[in-house]
Amino acid sequence: MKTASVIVDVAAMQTDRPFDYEIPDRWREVIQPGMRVIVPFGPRHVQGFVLDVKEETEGRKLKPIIEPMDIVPVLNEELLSLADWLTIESLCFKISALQVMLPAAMKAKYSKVIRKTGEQPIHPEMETLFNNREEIPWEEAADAGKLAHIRKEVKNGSLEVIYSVKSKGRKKTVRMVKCTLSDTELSETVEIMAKNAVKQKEALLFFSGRTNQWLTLKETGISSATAKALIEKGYLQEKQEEMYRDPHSGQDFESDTPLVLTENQKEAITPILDAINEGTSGTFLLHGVTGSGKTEIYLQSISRVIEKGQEAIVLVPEISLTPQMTERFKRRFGNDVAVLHSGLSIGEKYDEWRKISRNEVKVVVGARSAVFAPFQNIGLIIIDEEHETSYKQEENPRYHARDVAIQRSAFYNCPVILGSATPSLETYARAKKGVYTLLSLESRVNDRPLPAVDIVDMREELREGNRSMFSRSLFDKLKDRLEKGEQTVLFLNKRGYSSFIICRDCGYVAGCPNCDVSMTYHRHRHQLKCHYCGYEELAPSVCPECGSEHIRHFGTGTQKVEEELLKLLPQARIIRMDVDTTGTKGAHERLLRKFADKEADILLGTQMIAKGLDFPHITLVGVLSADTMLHLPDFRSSEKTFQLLTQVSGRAGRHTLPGEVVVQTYTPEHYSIQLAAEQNYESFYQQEMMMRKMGGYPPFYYLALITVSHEEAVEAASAANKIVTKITPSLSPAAVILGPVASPIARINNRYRWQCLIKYKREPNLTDVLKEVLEHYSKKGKSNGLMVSIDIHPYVLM
DNA sequence: AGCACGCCGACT
DNA sequence: GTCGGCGTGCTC
Repeated sequence: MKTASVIVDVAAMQTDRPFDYEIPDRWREVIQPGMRVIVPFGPRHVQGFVLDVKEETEGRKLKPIIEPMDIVPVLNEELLSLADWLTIESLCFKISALQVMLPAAMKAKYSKVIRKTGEQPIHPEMETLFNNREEIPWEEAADAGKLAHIRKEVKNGSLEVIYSVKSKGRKKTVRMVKCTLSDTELSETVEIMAKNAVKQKEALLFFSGRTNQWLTLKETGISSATAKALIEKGYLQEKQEEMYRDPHSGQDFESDTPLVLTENQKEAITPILDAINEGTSGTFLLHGVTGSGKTEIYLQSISRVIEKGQEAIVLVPEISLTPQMTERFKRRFGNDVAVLHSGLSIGEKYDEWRKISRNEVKVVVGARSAVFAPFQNIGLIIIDEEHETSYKQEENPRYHARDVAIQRSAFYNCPVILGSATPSLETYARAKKGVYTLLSLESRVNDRPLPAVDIVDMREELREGNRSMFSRSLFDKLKDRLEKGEQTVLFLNKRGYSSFIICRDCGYVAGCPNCDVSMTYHRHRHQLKCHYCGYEELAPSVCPECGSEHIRHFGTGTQKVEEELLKLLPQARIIRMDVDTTGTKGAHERLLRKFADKEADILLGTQMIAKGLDFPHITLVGVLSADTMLHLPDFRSSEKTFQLLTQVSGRAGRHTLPGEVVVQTYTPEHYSIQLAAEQNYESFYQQEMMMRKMGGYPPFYYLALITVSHEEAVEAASAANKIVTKITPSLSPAAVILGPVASPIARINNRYRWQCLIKYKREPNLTDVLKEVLEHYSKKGKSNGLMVSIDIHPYVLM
């Protein structure tokens, strides 16, 4: 008997292992590892992934596979073994590792219906529920509160429950027709057709000269009613043809040709091309300031890979995955490029994924999950803006795209390029140690000077009586740009895009009733919303604590900046970009387009405007509050501040006009601000490494974060304590365990959270020990209401 | 995760 | 005496 071992789509500790199934004879030659199948699992049907196919000798009685969901495997051997690796590295369930590699369209959609068997009469009460139908959806019975009745009827055999499994997304098809007659037959047929069949005759005549050719119904211009009649008469044949949805329909990309590289670029690209040619794995850090021409190096490296008959993956942060950016790849590589980003519909992503899987494209440009692109012969993986934290997934499987890229490159013996102007400390340290190869692009293409940076001490401004959010320096420069007709970008370095609500009399802050966080205020609907649990309520107009009417939204949101700006400079045309103004699809693009077309003088926004903007008329960049994120309880806050300020400064003067940058701050002496102004990465690196060494943080130590949650604070705390006691003896004395302490966000969704942080250098046992912890608490904790989550190499410590 | 089974309290 | 609450254990 041929059998398959299958991972079922049930994410739980107890089901996190393969289950064996019989392969029915009709699928003997079809079912292969890497395919999705539908299998019976207990009383229901679920999706599963075939890991292995084998010939079984011992005569176990196994349930047979119900049917395959794919004709060809959706995961190749490399991806299957990558899933093994990911499962171990990130401590996730195998099923999560498999699912993350596929587009959402391929996730299973489950439904249940209750059907009459017809063998026995059913209870009159049931008849009313069925209301003359043969089957009804499960939900309908559940809503009617009849599940207990149903169960009884199922037992005595008068009803049955049918479980169905489908893929979420579907292939898009188009109806095609062809005329089966020869040209002579065609004209004869038209002769003998009824006089009143005008449309049908017209339709047939359309085919003269092109019979036996498949054409889409649309191309023929025939109505579906006419087509139906002709098909019935046997003159036409029809079929459904699979087609791709085209997110770029109607767009033409002018092709471009490789640029001539500068000496600097040539030096940097040579080792990469050598690695590609020789087929050796290895990680390169391409360190170059904005405007130093990293992208051209990517493009030419990819060209080499394509010439060699291999494929390339390019990862970019979601936020900079703009058409502006992807166009560059489309222009160079034309139809060989697939693009994967969150703006695509589920169906569009599915189509792009299939193009990759079928090798119809050579290059994929996409965000984090594109690192799993199902190519068969990868020649290069590029991660642009390597330092971006969005490469780390914050839900299971908690993977970092950089680690996955390096793992895949080892399989394919191909290089990885990490590109950044401000590499993460971890990466730069590895490059210095020689683990990665450091390639530096020292100069900007065309040797354009870096913009002059003016750091303004806002404490000084206040002392001298300027209480506005604009320093005199920034304000003067703003006015000057307005007069000259040049453009300005104002950057609000702040995470809370919307503000919170505070009472000016008693200091009450509107917090979420379920979580220990303040809720954010959404002006358009006058609502308060919790970003952790989704709770919403109407914003109060009087303080619920003291009854004061002086309760209002507070915090310098972009809206507030805009208001003040309009007061001071009423003639300024402002585009505001934040969550409120970019909510609708394509709004982001539209606003940027407007700014590019010089329909506005000032672009005001948050994080989202820091990347990829490249407009010739920007000559001033203002950072309103450079240090807001510096004071977050996060050991990476200096690094993030430095990266952001460096990034933002790079926006000014990228073209012929010289640029200026004004950075407003309350801590002008801080090294991350000073060194960002100088664009001095090397010194920042030295300084920050010292801080990390003192604090015992990466890259000197690795981190693992354990978070325990429970409805009762005491339970969470005691479990966290027990976990620490349990793991301490299993680790070497060099490991440091911090905590347990209450999490910085002590409660989410009415669950209290405690955490402990493990700092370690070399702990070969660690994942095993942590896995034991998870197993232990999944058994015992379930009845107890306890939840344990573990994040290896965390980026969010809250 | 579901889903069934099974064992105890509150009702006709 | 039954209905239905949710603790327990299993799913090839």
